[in-house]
Amino acid sequence: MGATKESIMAAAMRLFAEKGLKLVTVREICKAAKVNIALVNYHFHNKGGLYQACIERLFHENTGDELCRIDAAVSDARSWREAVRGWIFGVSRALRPAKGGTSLAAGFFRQEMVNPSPMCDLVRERYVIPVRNGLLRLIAMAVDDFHEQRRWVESIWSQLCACELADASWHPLFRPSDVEADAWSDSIADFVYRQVMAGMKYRAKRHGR
Amino acid sequence: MGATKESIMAAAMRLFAEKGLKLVTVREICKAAKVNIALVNYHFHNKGGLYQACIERLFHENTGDELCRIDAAVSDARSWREAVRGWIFGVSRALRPAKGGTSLAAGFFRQEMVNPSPMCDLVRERYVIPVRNGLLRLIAMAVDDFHEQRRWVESIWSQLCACELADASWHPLFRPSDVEADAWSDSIADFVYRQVMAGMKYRAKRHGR
DNA sequence: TGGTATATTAAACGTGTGTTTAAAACAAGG
DNA sequence: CCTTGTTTTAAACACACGTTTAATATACCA
Repeated sequence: MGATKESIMAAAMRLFAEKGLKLVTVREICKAAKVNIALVNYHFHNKGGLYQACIERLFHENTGDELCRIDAAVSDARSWREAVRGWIFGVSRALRPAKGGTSLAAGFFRQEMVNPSPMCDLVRERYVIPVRNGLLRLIAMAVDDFHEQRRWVESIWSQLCACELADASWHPLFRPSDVEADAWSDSIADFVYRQVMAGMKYRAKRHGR
Repeated sequence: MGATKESIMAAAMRLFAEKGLKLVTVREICKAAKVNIALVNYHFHNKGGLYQACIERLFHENTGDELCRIDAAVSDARSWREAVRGWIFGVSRALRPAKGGTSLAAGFFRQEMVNPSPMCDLVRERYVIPVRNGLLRLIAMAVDDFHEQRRWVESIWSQLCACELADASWHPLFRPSDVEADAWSDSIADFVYRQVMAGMKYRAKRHGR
């Protein structure tokens, strides 16, 4: 892919993840990419096309890998407990910022949650629903009642997403100042895992794979 | 308050809660309020002034009451368990839409969480932090370790907020279609309550009032 | 009733938006 | 070298934004 096209996408990914489709301007993107304003329309047809390209890259290249890694962790697990733990930590890590920065996937997801764009359905169908269904299948091995299954999925999901789905200015409120962000996310994930195990009372049978 | 000023605020509250400060236009508000465009600036100085007026009304008139009701439920509780239950259901109900519509408080909160406005600090200090501190005090009665307290607060808070903080288009994913929204929220709140009780192993002593 | 402050109106202002245009710069092959 | 196709540029387009203006309508009291 051309160098300018690439630098436009890089700038756009960062800005869209931070502010969402509508609150980012084409001029802002081009300024960050050090590129002429007309090039967005030349390379991506229009602003929406650039956003769509960002979403697709995010899933096919980045988040797709994360998704597979979660599936792998669940499949390779030698017990139900290990599978649940794999799912929880997989999702938690996928939502986390890479290194002192901010997570692109979490940023897009956050914006689509609150102010959905035309791409929102694609995010739901191709990313959110498959990941959540993976957990639902696991929970269904230990819980019979369907509503109870749904409650567990909601419980786990919401606890893992909550902090990462808020703007950075909220983080001081959500996590202690004397703990590294990464360590805190791990401790949350572990907390959720123990919560599930306590709630289930280890009633699930070991399941082969 | 004048009739037109009132109708402007009513329309603005609804729209701001739905789309946030920046994505709502003055023309849009005035059209919904059936009022001339210039009147927003006449009555509220500018768009930001109108937004501020909405935030202040939301807290002083609506949410202030909800806040007091939560405090009352906690204070009147005859046991720690009852206090925790009162807090959980109080917050859950405060975030819920009134009647087939959408919750104004949850809408503003959602928008401020993802795309903070200049009013965000006020929302945090005057509403979010006091409510959360109420829970933190309760948890501290049963848990010694400070980080463990924080994890519990996060756990409870995130589960109660999660569904209400997403755009309506996400709701079908988050709650079963064969259950009333209100009943589902109640069952979530009860689920969270039982989760806390199981996790605490009822170790908290009864606390007088 | 007349006068004054308040409330409302239509129209315009300046600015920023996404997008288009037509010309220029560039790359590569015959 | 010239030609052909692609990429980049500066400038402008039409439109929507928040806000202002100056004129008009309304309310209220002396």
